[in-house]
Amino acid sequence: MSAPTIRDVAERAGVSKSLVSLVLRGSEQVRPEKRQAVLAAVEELGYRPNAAARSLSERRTRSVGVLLNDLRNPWFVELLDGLGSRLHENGLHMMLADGRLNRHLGEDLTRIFTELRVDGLIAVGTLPGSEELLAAATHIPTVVAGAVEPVLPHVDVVAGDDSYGAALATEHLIDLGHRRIAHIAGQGVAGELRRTSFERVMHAHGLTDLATVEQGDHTEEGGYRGMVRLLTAPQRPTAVFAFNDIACVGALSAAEELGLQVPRDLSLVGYDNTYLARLRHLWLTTVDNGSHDIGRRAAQLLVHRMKDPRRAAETVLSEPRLEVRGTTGPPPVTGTP
Amino acid sequence: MSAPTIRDVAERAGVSKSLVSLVLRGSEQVRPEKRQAVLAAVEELGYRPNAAARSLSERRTRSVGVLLNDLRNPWFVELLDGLGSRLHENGLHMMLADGRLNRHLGEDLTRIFTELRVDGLIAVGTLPGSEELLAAATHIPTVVAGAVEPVLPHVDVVAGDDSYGAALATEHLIDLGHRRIAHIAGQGVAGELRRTSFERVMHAHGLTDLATVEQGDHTEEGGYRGMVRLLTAPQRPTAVFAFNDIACVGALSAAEELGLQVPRDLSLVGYDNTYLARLRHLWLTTVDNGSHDIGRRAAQLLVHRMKDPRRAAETVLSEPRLEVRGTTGPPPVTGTP
DNA sequence: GACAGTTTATGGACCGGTCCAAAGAAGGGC
DNA sequence: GCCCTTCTTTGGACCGGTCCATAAACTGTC
Repeated sequence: MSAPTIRDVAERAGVSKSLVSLVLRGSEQVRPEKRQAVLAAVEELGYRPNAAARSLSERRTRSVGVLLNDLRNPWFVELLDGLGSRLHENGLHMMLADGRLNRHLGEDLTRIFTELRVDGLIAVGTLPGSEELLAAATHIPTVVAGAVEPVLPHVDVVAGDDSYGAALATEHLIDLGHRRIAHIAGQGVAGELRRTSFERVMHAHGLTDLATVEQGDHTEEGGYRGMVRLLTAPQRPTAVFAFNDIACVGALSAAEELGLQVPRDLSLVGYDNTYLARLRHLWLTTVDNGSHDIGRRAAQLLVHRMKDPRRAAETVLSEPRLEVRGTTGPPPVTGTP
Repeated sequence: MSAPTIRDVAERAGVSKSLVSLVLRGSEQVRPEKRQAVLAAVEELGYRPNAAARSLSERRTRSVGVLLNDLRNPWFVELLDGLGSRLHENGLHMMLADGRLNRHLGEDLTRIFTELRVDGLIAVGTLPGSEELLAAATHIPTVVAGAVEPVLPHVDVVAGDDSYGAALATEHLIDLGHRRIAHIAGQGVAGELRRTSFERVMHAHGLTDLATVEQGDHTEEGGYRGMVRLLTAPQRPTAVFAFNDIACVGALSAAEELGLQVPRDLSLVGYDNTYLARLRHLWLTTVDNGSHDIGRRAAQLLVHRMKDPRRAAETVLSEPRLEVRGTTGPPPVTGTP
């Protein structure tokens, strides 16, 4: 009644279990007729190897744990796509664990992965409470993808080049003729990098005095509120660069609620090129940081690190690209002082 | 150098490995001082049980496989949330596999789960090519969540009540005074159910002749095109009920591009109450089918079925709720014939 | 036909846990 | 002090694979 084992297959094929094991692992050292017999027996019995037994014996699981923050963020999903395909090319499986989905359950994801004995770990985005992750990273090959935060001795990092991306966005606005430009900032290291880069570019163009920064967060609400503050201030900006697409959508709503038309009265740039930005009805100009590519590179780095765990940590920055859509245009003629 | 095993712990604590096993599984039959000794040894060595060894021996994995179509769809993620929390309460882990992320890799997810020997299977949404799933469902306790499609002898189904939800949407529009109402239909059984229900309600109000159905799909593009066709036809509807939120956003774009203002000139209703619908800038009136709840119930059914695999299959329909937001209102006065 | 060399097949130890029958220790009654 | 019962603890078989040293079966040579 219970699932057939390799011994059942062996008996059926009239060979030893070792031979079955050889065949199943694709050895060339097996006489063709025996191979056929084994494969036939496998087929007849509907045999499926037991992954637990295999990994116990092989002392590896051929799977990597992926820790992430929030599956609701489409950006992560895009990254997962690239990650998964490259891992698969290397015969590895991906086990997902969403911190946000599980955190409130008091489940410790890193611990689960430790017990599962994953062969590698990928941390996607900034993970809160990562002491456990740090501990795990000393035993398990680990790569951080999409965040620059925790830099450990043997942990590689792949991320978008936030400074460059923010510069792209800011320069796009300046090129269009905007001078009074605001930034709705995000949190964490990425938020910091983008904000700093925005300020640097503004400064380089002699626009320091016309640059404003509003603190927001990664949510629509944050973008909305930031925008309301910007637009109710005495000197309105003619363009706003938001930390990410979601915040940008919030900003867009605020602008329209206050009677401004985008991009006629106000230009907006988002970040991430999520599918939100691609919705016709939003059609945000945004910065594409190549999440798919980041995912693939992260997988590649992990594969390298699994082969040689002591290699020096590498930091790879993926080059972002500006995606111009419908929310940016020249400043209103009357708007320039 | 390699991870400590239960025998290392036993040696350190000066007891047998069996005793360690007892302590670790929380047995009451252990004298307190021995328990302390074991726990101390565990702590000192940083011992973590090996999940593979445990499941090999216990002949179960305490994990369930979750098959889904597309993580990009926020609806699924919401459902996962409910699913995960209830599974966790029952000491089960969730292993995610996204069909869309993996399908093109030629990886057979059901097969992976079979090799992993998951204790249960949850299929979320309509899965293409499910012969493998059907085969697995005969061995492994299985529940289908969020789709009514594959009804097998021992497979439970939890889904939103699409007929009821579509009726809610349609009646809402009728109550507002609309008469000429269109539906942008989706594919699959859910699409069918919503369309039929729309037609039934229209018929019940004597509006059969004023009901139009445009075939769309689950994408923004589909909604957009459907809407363009509707609005370029001789008799424009004053209200449109779209298969889901994404299609609704597409429809919204089309309407505005053609110069109609929503909801002044045209009312729109979506379906799913995804976070898209909640974006201030879209603020769609939509039908909430309680995905979180569906997830929880699916988990509950699975737990029951795992205890008693031969119980009769159950079908649970979750009751949807209308969420009125900004895209519906009374028909334009001049619009009524 | 015996021998060496090569290819192919096998038995058994091992991975790290759980489980169970049985041994050992402690407590109670007479 | 001895026997019986109950509570703790233990050794060893087992889960289902992999791996390796060794055995068996061929091949070819002289």
